[in-house]
Amino acid sequence: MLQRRLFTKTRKEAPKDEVSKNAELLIRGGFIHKEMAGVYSFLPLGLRVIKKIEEIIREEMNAIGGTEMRTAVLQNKEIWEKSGRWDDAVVDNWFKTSLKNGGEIGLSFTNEEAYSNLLTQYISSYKDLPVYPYDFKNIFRNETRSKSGILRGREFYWKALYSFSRDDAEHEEFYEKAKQAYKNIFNRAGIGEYTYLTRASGGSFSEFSHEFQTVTEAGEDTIYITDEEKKEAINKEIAKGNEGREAQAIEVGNIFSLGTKFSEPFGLAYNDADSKKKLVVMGSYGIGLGRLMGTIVEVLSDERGIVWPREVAPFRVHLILVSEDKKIRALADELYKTLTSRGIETLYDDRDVRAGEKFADSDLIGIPSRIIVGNKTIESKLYELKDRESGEMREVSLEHLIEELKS
RNA sequence: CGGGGCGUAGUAUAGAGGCAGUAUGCAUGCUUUGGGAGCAUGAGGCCCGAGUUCAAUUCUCGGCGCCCCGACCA
Repeated sequence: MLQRRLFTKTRKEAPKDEVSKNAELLIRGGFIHKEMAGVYSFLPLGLRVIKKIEEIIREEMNAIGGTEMRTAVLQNKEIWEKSGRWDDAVVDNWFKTSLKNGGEIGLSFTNEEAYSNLLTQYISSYKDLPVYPYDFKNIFRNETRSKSGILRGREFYWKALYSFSRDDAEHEEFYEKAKQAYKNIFNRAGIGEYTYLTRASGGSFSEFSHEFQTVTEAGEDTIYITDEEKKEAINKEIAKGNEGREAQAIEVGNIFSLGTKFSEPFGLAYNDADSKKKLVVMGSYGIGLGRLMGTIVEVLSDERGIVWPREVAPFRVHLILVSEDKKIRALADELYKTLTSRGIETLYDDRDVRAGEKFADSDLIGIPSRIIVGNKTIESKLYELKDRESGEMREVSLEHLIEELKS
């Protein structure tokens, strides 16, 4: 993509109303735009990152049997009354509104009710189970205090998967698979080494749950790391002895066993092989994509800007032209065509601005690799390839360049 | 929801009861061109309402908005 097609611009100054590193860098780099407290729009660069994250999650969910669909955002209050979660005294962060011709509706803040209700139409036999539907969608929570940039918003994009199993044993088996899938996701997103499987409270759902906590000073939660090797921890809220290293962390994902808490009120049951009626055993598995994106920025950026891991970077390579010479521009244009035709996602900075500005912008935006085409390129016939993370610079031939960027 | 802070140009900031300044960004011209260049010219601004006052962007009150700490976080 040509850089000017992005239409966004980088900024030197941090916005005054953002203190968190994630929002500061993402706004300066042109990834997000703040609409109001806790609500952000995703600009072309930011949306590309979200889509990369989404694709990683989709692949991992499909790998464990997940089936993607999408539940509605506007929710009928009747189904929430069934589970007892419509009342403001029970859930205080609902966004509710009313229909023109009467009747209240709510904006979805989670999906348990929607899925439990919907599946009563399709689940009737043990042969119909287990199933693992999931969706990506925007969720609304009327937070009394949104904070920390995109880490805790009022509107956010998330993935929620629900498991519907025949019994506890079948549920446990899937639960373990989901744990591993989550580990894969955070590894691929580049924050695996900082992310701990953390035992936590189950809230109103169950006694315990598991959170995936990424260690960073920006974290809201306090955890005790109980096993550095296995990447395990316990949340302070349920810790008793307080053994282990204390750390601040961001909850990037969580998984819950729900038991029959929802299948019971919705009558989500099936006829087993013995012709007896049994309740479906459920689990829920969530990840906030914006929060994950913000966490990556918090953990991996440096003093010059963002450092995106390859799998979530908006582009694979940033091609930078640093000459006004027509021959050199033609060379860069040609290289851009070659790269894109080989399927290498390239952001091409052909703007008529000085080299220093392009380099600074490139550091801020944080694309993993950079190719610089200038006078030296014509002389040496080699392309300068620079790694954003290490700063290492090498001169390589066209074949090596493509080979490397393909990997 | 309790406490604290803050609203001045696209962005970041200074300022005073009486012509609102600087930087950056933007436009134009010239000079520059491998790490956010230089000079010149130009466009662009005091959150909203009420009160006090001859005069309010400035003081007072109310509203709205934003940030931080805490509470909450299915």
